[in-house]
Amino acid sequence: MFEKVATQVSFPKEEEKVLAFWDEINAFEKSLEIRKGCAEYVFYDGPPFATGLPHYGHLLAGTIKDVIPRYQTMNGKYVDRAFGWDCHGLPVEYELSQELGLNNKREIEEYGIAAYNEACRGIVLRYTGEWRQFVKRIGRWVDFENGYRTMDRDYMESIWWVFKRLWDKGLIYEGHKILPYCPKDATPLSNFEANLGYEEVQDPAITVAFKLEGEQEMYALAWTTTPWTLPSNLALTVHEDVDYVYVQDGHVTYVLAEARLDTYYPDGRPEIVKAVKGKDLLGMQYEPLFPYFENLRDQGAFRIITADFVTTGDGTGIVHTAPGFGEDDAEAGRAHGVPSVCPIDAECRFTAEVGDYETRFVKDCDADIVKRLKGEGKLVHQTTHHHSYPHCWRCESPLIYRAISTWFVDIEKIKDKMLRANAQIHWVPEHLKDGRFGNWLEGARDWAVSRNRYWGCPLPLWRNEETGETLCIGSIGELEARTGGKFDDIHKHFMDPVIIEGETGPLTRVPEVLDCWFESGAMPYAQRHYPFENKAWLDAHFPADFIAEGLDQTRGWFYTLVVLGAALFDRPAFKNVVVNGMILTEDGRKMSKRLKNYADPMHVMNTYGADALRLNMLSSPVVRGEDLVFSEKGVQKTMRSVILPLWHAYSFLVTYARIDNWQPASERSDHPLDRWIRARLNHLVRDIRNGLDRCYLQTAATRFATFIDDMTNWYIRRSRRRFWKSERDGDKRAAYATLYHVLLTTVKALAPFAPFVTETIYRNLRSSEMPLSVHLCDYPDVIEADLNEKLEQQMARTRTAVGLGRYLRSQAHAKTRQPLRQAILVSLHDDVRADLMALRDIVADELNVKHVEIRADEEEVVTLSAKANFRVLGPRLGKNMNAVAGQIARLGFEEIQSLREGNALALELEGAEPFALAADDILIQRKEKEGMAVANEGDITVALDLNRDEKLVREGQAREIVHAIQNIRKEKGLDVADRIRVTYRVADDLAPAFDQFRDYIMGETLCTALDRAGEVGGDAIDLDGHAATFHIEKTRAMSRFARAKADL
RNA sequence: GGGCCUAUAGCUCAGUUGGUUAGAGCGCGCGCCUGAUAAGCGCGAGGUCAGUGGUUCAACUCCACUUAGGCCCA
Repeated sequence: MFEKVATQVSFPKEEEKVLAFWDEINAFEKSLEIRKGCAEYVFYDGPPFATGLPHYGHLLAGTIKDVIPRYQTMNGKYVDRAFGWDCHGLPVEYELSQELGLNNKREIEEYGIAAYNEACRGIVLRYTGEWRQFVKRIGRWVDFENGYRTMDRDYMESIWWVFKRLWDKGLIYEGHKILPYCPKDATPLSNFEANLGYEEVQDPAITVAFKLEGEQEMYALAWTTTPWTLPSNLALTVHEDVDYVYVQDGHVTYVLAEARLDTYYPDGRPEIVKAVKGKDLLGMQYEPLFPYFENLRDQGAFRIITADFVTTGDGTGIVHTAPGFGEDDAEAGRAHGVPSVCPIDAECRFTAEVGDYETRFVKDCDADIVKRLKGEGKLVHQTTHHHSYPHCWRCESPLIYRAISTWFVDIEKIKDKMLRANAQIHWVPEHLKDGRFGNWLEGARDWAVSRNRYWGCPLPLWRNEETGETLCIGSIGELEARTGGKFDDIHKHFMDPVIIEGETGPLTRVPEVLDCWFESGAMPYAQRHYPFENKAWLDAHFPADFIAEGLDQTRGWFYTLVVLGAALFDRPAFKNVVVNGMILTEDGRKMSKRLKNYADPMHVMNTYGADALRLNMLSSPVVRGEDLVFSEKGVQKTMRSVILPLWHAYSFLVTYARIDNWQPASERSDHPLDRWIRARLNHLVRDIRNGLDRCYLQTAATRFATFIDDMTNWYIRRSRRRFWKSERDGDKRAAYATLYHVLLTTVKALAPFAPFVTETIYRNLRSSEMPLSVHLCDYPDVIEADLNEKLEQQMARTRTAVGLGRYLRSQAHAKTRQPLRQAILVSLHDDVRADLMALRDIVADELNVKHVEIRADEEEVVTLSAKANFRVLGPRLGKNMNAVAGQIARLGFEEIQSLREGNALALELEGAEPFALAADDILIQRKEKEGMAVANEGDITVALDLNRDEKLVREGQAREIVHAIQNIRKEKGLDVADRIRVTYRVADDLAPAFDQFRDYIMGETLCTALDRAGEVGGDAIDLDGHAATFHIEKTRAMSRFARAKADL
């Protein structure tokens, strides 16, 4: 306890020591141990991919995931924190494919799925070491040993169980999804992959005339950039509310959106025969452009349908719709009962269904199709369209959007449950609940959960392709029972060869694997192998009390947790969620690993410390979903404005405690400063607790800066002399006890936010009976008896008065060192005067005045004027408000006084009854009277008596002398307890100051001999216009303890 | 193209149910203070509250539209 605190501190170095200490005592494990059996606070950790290195986003989320559990632990809860790894999915496959030089699915299958999957397994965890290092360095406590991995057999078995539950509830179905597809690689790509390869291209853009049924020479015009999809056209789509017109063009009539007329008829509008809304066109039939699917007319094809995606930005406002080749097309088609065709093979060549072009690659048919339409007179316009179009990120072929067989979770059936679940979730920031997330839920479509990939959890479906018999397996045990086999691993390469004997014959596995979001969404159950183990465990651990991830998880993890929670248990999967925003670079751009446009997080932590980085992020709006423009300077600022001042306060206490050999003792103190800082402290604790209980981190973190400022720059500064006093009186003990208590409580309250520096300080302050680590302590409770808003207000008013006095001194160029006779504090309000009276000694000392007078007669120093109290008068006066405000502004002193004494004042109003004005209807404003040394702020006015007599002047000089000697001491590097001998040379005019204040000077500077001499070496110093030369030498070295003894 | 968020001093951010001098910190300039401090205190300069329109006696605040940025989706 109270080991010497080095004057120079390196926070990163201290943090390394703390990390070693935590390892040494197993601090994290201990923090869990001491809460064993307590109520649990349930936390779920969202699993990251370990195929990349962690960046600021991870550090930010990790910090949030650390603060709340640390707080709840100190608050007496047991908070299990298991880390998770997302092991499956495309990111892993890409990385591996690149390393192995495998360019498409064919090459992967040639390489061998077993070898491929095992290689994926081999690289999944390659960066876990780096991850652990980062997580550790930022100070996050989390259990890596008992973490979960989505590729583990137990985890995957739980996923099967989840899938089977959905299957049994009838929530799984097979359907088609329009996906980007690479014709060369013969593989569907994810939307993410499609986004990798957008390029500018030129495509033919043609406008085609569709002949309307039962009309003479009347055509609907539709526009497309993919002529090869026209043989698959099954509908035309318009927007309900868009205006469409029939125009006469020669002998034919065309239908198109009115907004597109100018584009199609730039030289003048044709005659408009008829104008209608889109909804009036609904249901009209047209003749198929090609004969291939004419038979589908009976099934609802070749009609005009409506959908919201239709715009008039380009084309004709009537959209050619081929439900097999476009997401919007498929959706609109489904909604209106239009069938779907996809007459192309795996390499995107037309099948026999489109006989004229059979076996030809679809894109190569564009020209022929255009030519044919032209020949048939169905082509009315042809141009080239420049646009950005996705290409395969490997082979650069233009992608083709086409229907792919896919397994879905039927969201429509459980949407009500999902919305009910969301209603029970507390979102930070709040707006996400009904905004982004709520809207997403409302409009959620069925969830495509299968992927045509390899490294993932296989769909547990076996099927007889002939009969359609399909079996869903819900556990490994079930699979083993049905096959007689034994399965230690259920990855795709082990499952594909498994044949199950079904009722209608052998069943073979459906080849797809699950979307890795399905796996992470199943985390609440799968992390503990539920329900195969830990059946009772889930009751106590679902839903989570708290989760935290980035805004990008709205459609990711947050969503899948809610879907599965609602589907399985009709409950939300989490109660509180903190959503963090994105971290941007200093110039407001996205951080990019490739561009290296940001400082390495390790470098930042090793320069300013992890505490500074944590607090910097936590005190930003980024912890409630807004962006953070990150700068290294910001971290430095946090270090300097919070951590460093805290350190200095601590260092101050330890320095003097050592000198005085003070031992911790709890002592109630009645000293106003002590009571004040305790009031501030408990106010702080109350605010922080309120914030953390609701997961509001930002307000919580910023409160510390204000408090620490109060502590160092007012409490300690004002109390300094109480620590210096040589006597060991009660006041000194009270000051020590208070500062000790305040610091100890502060570090406990701050510990979840800045776990390192608080630990360092705590360890040097703790007595042997206290817990070993600050993180093993209880979180401070609010001591109601210490709360004192009245005293806080008194101090606030006192500080205002001091501020005004300092301002007056600076105006008059009267240094604070120069004592003045008196300060006059004026306020009309009794309670303000009482507050100032209570702490007048502080004002006297801060302003260095001999006397403080408090008066009520403010009209002597300020001019009063009145201003309308708009808040009160506005609702009553309405339109007459401005007229009354003008009259109030012109009120004179007498009228204001009369109002203040309770008399009403009748104001004449034009065209209305006179208005009776009362005291509460006005606000008093004050202005300093001209020519007086007076300053006003609100209802406090301060005047300073600047006249000085000779005694005051001498005293001021004496203080200058002390100041000069102290500076020399400091320059010479003397210890605060060293005794000195001083020889000085001055002119006669300054000599009386030395003589009259000899004891004062010697006492202040620990000077044992003070002698005037004729000659003194060294440079002369300017003392407020007087020259003086000092020679100072140390008399003898004294240890601090020796000094303490000597003082006794 | 759609949804959500953001826009306030040079920078980072506050700003209560709408109420009339829009605040703080940092930075800058001047002055002061300092025997814990890498500090601190006082003052000053610095704002068309992104723009336009509307509601209202009164709009940074409420509504509509526009612009710019971000995230997600298409």
